[in-house]
Amino acid sequence: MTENLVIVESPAKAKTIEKFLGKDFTVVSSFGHIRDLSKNNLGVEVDKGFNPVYEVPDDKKKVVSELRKLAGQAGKVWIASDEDREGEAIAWHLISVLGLDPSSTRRIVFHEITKDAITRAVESPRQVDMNLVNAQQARRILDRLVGFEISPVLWKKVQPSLSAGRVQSVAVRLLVDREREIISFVADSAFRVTGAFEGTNREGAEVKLKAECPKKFGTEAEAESFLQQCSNASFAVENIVVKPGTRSPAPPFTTSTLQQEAWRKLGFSVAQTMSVAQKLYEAGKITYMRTDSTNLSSLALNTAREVITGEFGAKYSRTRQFKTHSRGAQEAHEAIRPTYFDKREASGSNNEKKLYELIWRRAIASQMADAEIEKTTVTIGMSSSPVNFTATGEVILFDGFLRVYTESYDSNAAEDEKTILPRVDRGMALVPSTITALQRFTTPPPRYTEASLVKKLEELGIGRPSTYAPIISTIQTRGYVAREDRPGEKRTVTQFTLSRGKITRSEKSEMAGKEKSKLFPRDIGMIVNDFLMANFPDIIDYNFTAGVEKEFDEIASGELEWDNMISRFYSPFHKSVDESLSTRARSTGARELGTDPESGLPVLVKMSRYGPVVQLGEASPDSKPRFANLRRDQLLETITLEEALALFALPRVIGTFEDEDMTVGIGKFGPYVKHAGKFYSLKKDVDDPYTITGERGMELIKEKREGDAQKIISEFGDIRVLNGRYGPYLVYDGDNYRIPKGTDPHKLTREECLAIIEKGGRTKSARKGRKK
DNA sequence: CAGTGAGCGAGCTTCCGCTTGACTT
Repeated sequence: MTENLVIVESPAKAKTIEKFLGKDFTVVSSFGHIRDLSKNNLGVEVDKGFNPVYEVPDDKKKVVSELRKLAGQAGKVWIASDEDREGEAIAWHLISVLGLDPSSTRRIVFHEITKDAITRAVESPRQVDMNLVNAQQARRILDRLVGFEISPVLWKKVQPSLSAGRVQSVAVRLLVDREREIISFVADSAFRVTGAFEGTNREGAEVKLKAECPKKFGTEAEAESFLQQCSNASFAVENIVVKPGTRSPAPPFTTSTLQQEAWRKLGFSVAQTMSVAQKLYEAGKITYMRTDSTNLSSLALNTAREVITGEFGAKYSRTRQFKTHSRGAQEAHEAIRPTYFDKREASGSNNEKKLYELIWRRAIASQMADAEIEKTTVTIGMSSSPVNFTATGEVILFDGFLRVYTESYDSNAAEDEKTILPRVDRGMALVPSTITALQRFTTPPPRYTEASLVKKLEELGIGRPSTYAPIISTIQTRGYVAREDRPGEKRTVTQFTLSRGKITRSEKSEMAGKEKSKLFPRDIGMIVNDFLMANFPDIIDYNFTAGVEKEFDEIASGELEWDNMISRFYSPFHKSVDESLSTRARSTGARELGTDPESGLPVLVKMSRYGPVVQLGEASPDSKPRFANLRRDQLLETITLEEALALFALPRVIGTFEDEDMTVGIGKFGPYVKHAGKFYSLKKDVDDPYTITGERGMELIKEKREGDAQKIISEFGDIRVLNGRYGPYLVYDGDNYRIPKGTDPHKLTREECLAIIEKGGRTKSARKGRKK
């Protein structure tokens, strides 16, 4: 039918390209890889020179048969998969699966999606680069060998269904290592001295400025004695330094930086960012969202310049091309940018609008002029001590790209106020209105967020733009890590205040260690990590990927044979697999904490089949040990004997009500009171299961009963009219139904209810709940 | 929806990277 068949990876790309190529070309998509190692076994014939056994997966059969049909009808076939290792392999698999002639099939690559670039690509076809394909095969085979040989060891030695891999195991290690740094961290404190000063400048104006003492004071005594010195001192401006400077915009987004900024600025999870970006891409609003390149096409540079000049003036425009710096970058695509810079807003959902605007701002800012700033540092000397105070201020002389975009950071560095200092003169006398010395604790290294973990992985060259979100999801579904909040702990800080010649000491409390949406390693993650550290230290070395990537590059350039590389890797690796199977005992993370002073029984914590437990006593023919689950915020590694024993305090009976016991415990869904076979949840942040009284238990039961009574509006046998969170609704046969607007639910009859049910209109939650 | 925690052994689990729907959960 068609004269020319062009195959690309993405269907959205196919649509765009077809527009440029005209009638004689049909452009279709392979939807990524079409073939992979067979799924139900190793997929690599180790004893036959590591021969890969490829299969077309079930969900790709349709695409393949469609492509085969089209290729058979076409005069010429052009393969325009991406210009990287994976893209080259896709081209090779296509040739082999579709039964194409390698010498007449044309391999082309598009450097940007413009008519010019596409025409140029069509004019210079080449053949598939087998060295590059072999580099991909080596990558694929290595990942399969690592994943499919180590995971079964974990099933035998730790727990079923666990997994290990070149990427995920290092991701977990990063979190475990960081957690241990936090565990062993001992907070130190020092006093930070700040002063509020007043004076009159040469122009006779009253000025106020805040300054900080660069010297920190380790103890209360030192801090207090310094304030004493201050109270007897005179202060004067000793020096004023004005330094001009510039700030440059960040490069346009890659997948990783988009995920980071969407988290920091919009609070999107990594997966959410990708799914919103996918929508924008499919709608043609942004370029491809899985990329490691900061490159912009010449077309993009030109249109960005036009938009900036038009909107802000030529002074604000500065065309830049950014070098991609991330390790292992393959740069098959452009940076993430708006397809059309002159589209200021995107239609669609709120999240799509927000993400689009972020992408627009970042890309536009990257093509804007530097900001010019002036940083002023005022040094204030004191007569009674060589110690100084300094005040810093910043003035933006020309906003440049800042007009559009400011990058966010994870650390608290942003707390430093960027203030404008008042006019002061050298030698000018200053009087402190107050000087305070506030105790400040050092903080442990921060826990990772999803986005900061992606950033770290990218720095190590581990994982690819298309896999960042899946990795984050895998390590959570395996239970290795969990995204959680922690309330933190109160601690007391001391403060000295010097005011009107008098020093007062006061204490205030602050929250330490509060966490929001951070990744916490769980016990099973730590146990698996330790097992891998002991048995496969090379694989989870932070530089393992960088090392093998170097070899893949050598294969790609023809300097190294792929099977030699794999063979050299495999022999010692497989030996470690065998050794770990034969010599290692099961890993349970068991720790003996001591003996229970009350019963004299040994106390042990370990990973059980259903999660981490504390065990009191040992199993023997005539005695069964007692068990209690650890709380979510406890770790096998850090729990103390006292904390472990306290877990046995539940479940406990707190009294009787209507001749039945009220029992308090902590279940899957949190703390509860159990009474007459029914469960009543304790109020979060109000009730404590360890101290709750019988009286409060009765209150909770009565409250719930009252709520339930209000919940039921009317009942007609198997049909019930209920009051829900979103208003009244009908329940029948396990399904929920909306009540039409304007209907008084209290006046509904059975017949009217049946009519509503027959009309359908089940709610989403009903369908959801039905499966369970 | 608020439990379980032994041991045996059936049969299952698992990797990374490329790309979207399918499926209603």
